[in-house]
Amino acid sequence: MNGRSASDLEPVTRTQKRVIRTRKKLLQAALALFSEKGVDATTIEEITEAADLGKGTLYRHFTSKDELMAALIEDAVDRLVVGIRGKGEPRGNLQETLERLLDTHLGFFRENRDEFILLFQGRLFLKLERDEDGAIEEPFNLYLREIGKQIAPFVPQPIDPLKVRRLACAVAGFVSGFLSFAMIDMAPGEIEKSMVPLRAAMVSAARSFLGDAAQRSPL
Amino acid sequence: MNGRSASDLEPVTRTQKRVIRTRKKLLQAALALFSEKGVDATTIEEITEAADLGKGTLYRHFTSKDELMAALIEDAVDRLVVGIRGKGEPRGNLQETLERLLDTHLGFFRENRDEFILLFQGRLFLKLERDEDGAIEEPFNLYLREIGKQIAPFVPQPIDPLKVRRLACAVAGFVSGFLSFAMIDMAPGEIEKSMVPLRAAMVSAARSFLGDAAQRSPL
Amino acid sequence: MNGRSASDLEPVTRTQKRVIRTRKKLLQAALALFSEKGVDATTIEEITEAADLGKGTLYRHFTSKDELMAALIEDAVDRLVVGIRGKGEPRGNLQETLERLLDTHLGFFRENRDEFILLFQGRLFLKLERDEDGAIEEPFNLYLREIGKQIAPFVPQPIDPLKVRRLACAVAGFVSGFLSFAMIDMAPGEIEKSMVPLRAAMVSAARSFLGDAAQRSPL
Amino acid sequence: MNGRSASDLEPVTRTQKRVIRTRKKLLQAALALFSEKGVDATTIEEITEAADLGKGTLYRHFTSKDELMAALIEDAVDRLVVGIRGKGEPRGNLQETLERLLDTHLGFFRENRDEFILLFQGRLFLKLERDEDGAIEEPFNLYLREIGKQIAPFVPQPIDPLKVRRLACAVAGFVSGFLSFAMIDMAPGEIEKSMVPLRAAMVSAARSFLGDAAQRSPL
DNA sequence: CATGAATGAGATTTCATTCAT
DNA sequence: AATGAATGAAATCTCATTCAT
Repeated sequence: MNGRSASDLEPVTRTQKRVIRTRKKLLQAALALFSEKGVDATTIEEITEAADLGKGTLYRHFTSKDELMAALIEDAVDRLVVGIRGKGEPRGNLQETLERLLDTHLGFFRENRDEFILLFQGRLFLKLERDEDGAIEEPFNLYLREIGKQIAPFVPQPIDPLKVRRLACAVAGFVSGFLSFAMIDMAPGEIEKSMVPLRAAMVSAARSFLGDAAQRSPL
Repeated sequence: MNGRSASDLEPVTRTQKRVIRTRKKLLQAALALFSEKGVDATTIEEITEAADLGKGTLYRHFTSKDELMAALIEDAVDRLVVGIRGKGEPRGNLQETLERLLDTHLGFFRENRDEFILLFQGRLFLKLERDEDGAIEEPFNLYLREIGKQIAPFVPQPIDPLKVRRLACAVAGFVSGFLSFAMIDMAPGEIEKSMVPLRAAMVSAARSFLGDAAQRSPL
Repeated sequence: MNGRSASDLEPVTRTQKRVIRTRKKLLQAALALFSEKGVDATTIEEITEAADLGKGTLYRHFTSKDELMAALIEDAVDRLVVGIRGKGEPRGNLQETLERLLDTHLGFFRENRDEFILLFQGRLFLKLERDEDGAIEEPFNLYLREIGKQIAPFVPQPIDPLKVRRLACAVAGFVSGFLSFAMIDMAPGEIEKSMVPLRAAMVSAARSFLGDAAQRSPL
Repeated sequence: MNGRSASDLEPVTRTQKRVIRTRKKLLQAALALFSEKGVDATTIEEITEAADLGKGTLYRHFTSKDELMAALIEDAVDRLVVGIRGKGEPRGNLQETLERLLDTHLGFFRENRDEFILLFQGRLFLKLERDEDGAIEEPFNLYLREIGKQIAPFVPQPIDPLKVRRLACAVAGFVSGFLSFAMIDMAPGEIEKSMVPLRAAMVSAARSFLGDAAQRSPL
């Protein structure tokens, strides 16, 4: 009846666009502040102030500060998962897969320092075993499933979900450590150079952990 | 006026002992809760409740929640520094010193998981550059000075304080990463095994960073 | 430009009709919710939601929530007054007038339960003496005047306005009591049966209160 | 061990007494304001202001405004129930029992006008059928049980709980009506006089409703 | 010294109202 | 005329801190 045809799913009126923009402003402001001073230490007012919006506006988009944080985490994890999933690259072997996994994580968090701090502050990854907070579980499970899919071709099926969890934890730990390390502003060249042996050691440990038969490949 | 006479130097009266015991109970309760749910999310009441004391009692021992946290951090850092300082061991070379540094950190934080979380949550180490919070600065500088003293014999003097800072940061990152990694309950044997190459890689990077002349030693 | 020509006196255009319909939808929704959960506990959004309209629309028809409530009360009182005024019936005597008064009230509120609750919740009638809220005063005075007119022929003039007020209050109390009583779903027959002596007692008390000379008439 | 013996149940220290006094001050202030301007229109600050206490103090005694209101209702109902239960008076017959019931209610609410308004405003009695609000249910059921006990000897057992409910509702309606009626400040003598026939009519209706066999006693 | 009732600053949250579309 | 996103004043509620006992 109207001119729109294929775009009915995204009826981007002016208002719609403003809503999206507002929501994004809130998320951005919150992310910056959360990673800067911590979730608890950040007040709603600071967020809306930073977003140049009224205090009440936040509550039109999120029911609470917690939900706002959950949205940030979900968003970060989603993008991380997309990165991990990659572009349907050739499979290679477990070693290459693990290397790609580490590189993806490092790359993602290097580009997204705030998300890195947010996830580690909320300690998504340290909470690997606990599994309490409802709002965070879902994105995290999505993440675990993706890791599982990546290594599936190279390990005997079915994989113990616990093993995936632990691998994820190890990867997270590696990234955390390495980024803290690199956060000291070492020259980029140095970073790469120091990364190579660390990554190699890490991959080797992970392969061993996963019981890779092809382990005996030359170090 | 009172009965104490010669023992004034160590006036361990009944009351004195109780004071010490009370203080310890508070510190323990606070440490456990802070590392469990975060400093901000922990209320004074929860702490005194856990310590089985009245709320007001906390304020007889610490002037504020912040001071309580500072006391915990100071205590943790003090013990860590004692560990680093060691028992007057033979000096050896930079490589050995760095290895000992890493081992000490790993050992300390493996034994003191709560302190680990507390320091990283308050992000003592991530704050390496920032240097804001007054209460935390002092113990941290103590720590940096100790690191500096350890490596002093092997690097050209005077050392750039920034370099020490960065080394500390790298060590912290390594520990953080490795502990997260080991936090997954890998068999102790596995842990040691996987640690060896990671540590080697780390030491190598650090030596390079510090400009160790003896760098060309076999990898 | 538009089709309207001769009918400007009753310009019931499409738009006009919609306006009226919209206003009615809002009033109905508000009445139901106000009587269901109380005026204060009802939000503008709930009302417009129930009316299947946008939130802003309410403000095109009423300048505020208070005005909306006042409109409801005014409307209810107007209809009640119309009922009281009756259809120019023969005057009879005070007893008959009072009986008619009670019957009219009972009938009206039996048919309009929501209005009953609204008026008693806002405690229009309990506020008989207070006389604060500006928006409500006017319809209430209209009501009092009508009561006064009804009994005027049978009491010495001028009537003390306070007496009218009190009579109104008594009538309201009677209705309130009787409706609560009848709210328990007694069979209609029972209700009528139990009403008769209560009403008689009430009328008798009221006549006495108004100093009806003809009081001694057979009960 | 200490001097207290029988009074261990009420260890009324100075502090304890203050707590009780504070709680009472809050309840009194709240009751007055709730009945004056309605529960919703009364703010926490107004209550604590009126009680001459800090805002936070209220929350040491009640977890929320709702709980405060529930406490008031419970208290009121408790006292009403005590009144109804009476002092183990001779049983008499149903008529006398009902008369006593009405008199007790009237007396109680005449003495406790604020409670009257509170209960009718929160519409405890109008909610007879609904049975929603958890916090209010319990005191209300206590009340119903007491009514049931009072009439038990005179009606065939077991009584339909619904019948008790309806009787309670009728009583409440009667009281509500009569008090509104008496609220107009009729001379006390007038009130008694006008009450007699109303009460008689009411009792008669109730007896009929309860199916009293001895109904045919002279009106 | 130990206590916990009281406090009030400041945080979160609600919602009547405005206004650009 | 209708809409609903945005607003901020005002409410509720939390909790570190004080202080009388």
